Amino acid sequence: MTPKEQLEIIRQGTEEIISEEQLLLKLESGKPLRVKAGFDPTAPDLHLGHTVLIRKLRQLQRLGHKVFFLIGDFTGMIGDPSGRSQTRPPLSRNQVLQNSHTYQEQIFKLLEPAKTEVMFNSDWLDALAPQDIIRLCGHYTLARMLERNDFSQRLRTGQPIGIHELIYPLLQAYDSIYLKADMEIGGTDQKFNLLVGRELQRDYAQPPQIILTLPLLEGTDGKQKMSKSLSNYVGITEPAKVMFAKIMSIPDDLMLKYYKLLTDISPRQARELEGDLASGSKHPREAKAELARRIVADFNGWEAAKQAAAEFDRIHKRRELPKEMPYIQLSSPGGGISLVALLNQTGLVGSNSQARRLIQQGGVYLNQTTVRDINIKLTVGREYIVQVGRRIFARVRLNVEQ
RNA sequence: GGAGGGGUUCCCGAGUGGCCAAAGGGGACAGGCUGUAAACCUGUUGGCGUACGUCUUCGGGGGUUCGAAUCCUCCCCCCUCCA
Repeated sequence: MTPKEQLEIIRQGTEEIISEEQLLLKLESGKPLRVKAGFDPTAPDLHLGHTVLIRKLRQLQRLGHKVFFLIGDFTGMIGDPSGRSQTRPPLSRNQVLQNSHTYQEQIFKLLEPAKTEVMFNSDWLDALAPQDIIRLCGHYTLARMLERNDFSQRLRTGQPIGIHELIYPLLQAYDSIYLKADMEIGGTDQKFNLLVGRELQRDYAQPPQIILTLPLLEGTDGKQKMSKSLSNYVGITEPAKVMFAKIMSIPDDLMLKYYKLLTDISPRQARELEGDLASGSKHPREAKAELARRIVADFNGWEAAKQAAAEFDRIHKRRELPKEMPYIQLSSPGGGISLVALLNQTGLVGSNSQARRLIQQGGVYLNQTTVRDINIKLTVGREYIVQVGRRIFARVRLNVEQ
């Protein structure tokens, strides 16, 4: 593959590359690039938002480059100052190792272990003496540091900025120097830090790293950045069925972005799809189902993806019962039990009141028929199919209480 | 060290003695419409009781009062300004 062709592939889905000319030169040298990406030592629960970056790493890996998966266990003590995050308590060595294991389990669903080097920046940052750190700080100025958006903003609005926070970008830059990185990848919010790396490398007589930024991925709500705390995320360890359903629930407008960032379709295919959707020759639902299948298959294989798709159609399109549903046994006095009590006791619903409300709203189905009567009683010795809303199902067996 | 502002139900936020289980918004859930998409419309959103009702809830403790989220008091926590 020619360097130009490689560049074409690398460019897909990126927000910005600084600079493409330099990247091309590096590619033309024929040497594998040393590609670095840093990750927080906490939060080892990865979701699709993280995989945008990981997929880009995989792509580079497949092009023959060397990937450094850097766990920022030292810098994690500071916490990246972007946003309001505060200084975090340092994690124990054990915790860090444990988190890294969880990371590896997850990233190696995508990356090739043999071509990936997992590193911890405490390995070299711990060894820095105070004078080393001061020397490092001497390579940068306060004025330049305050150019960073969130710093200047916090300064202007009278919000505190810890001195240690100013050191964060410098340490991240030092990582690049230590690893002799040819390229560093991050989200758009990382741009400033990545650029500092470039400048410090120059000061340390190294060729500056190429910066590649990737757009942030919106979550299933289509509005905010995907994150666990906003519960709009799709976790990569979630069951295929859940993953599929979540992807189906994204707004249509987001589909193309997901295609570009989370699948391997070529720019040409993406353009075609866009055209087909616009002209109406491709039904959006079909396109989205295809997207969901592809993504699910990435983590669970094609067979699981196909099943998840079939299950989804069964429940949502044809409104049939799922193939498998939890089987619950419940004991009650011989006289039977009210549906309200059953819903509560089986845990299908949080409280009696909630059960009552749901029934009143027509959200509870018994043996596939909507229940309207709040007082309905169920007789002992039978089995019922209970459905709450569109997605909670259970087969409940009612036994006589001894 | 000094001055001031604040902690309310999942979140934001109104409420300054009874009409408050507590406005409004967000989110969530259910129903409608659909392609379970989004958007939109309707409803719900503390527990127990079918309901009139009742119990617990407004940072924590104590108190005033027939009655407190609202008043007093002590304590804890957060924020801003000055030094």
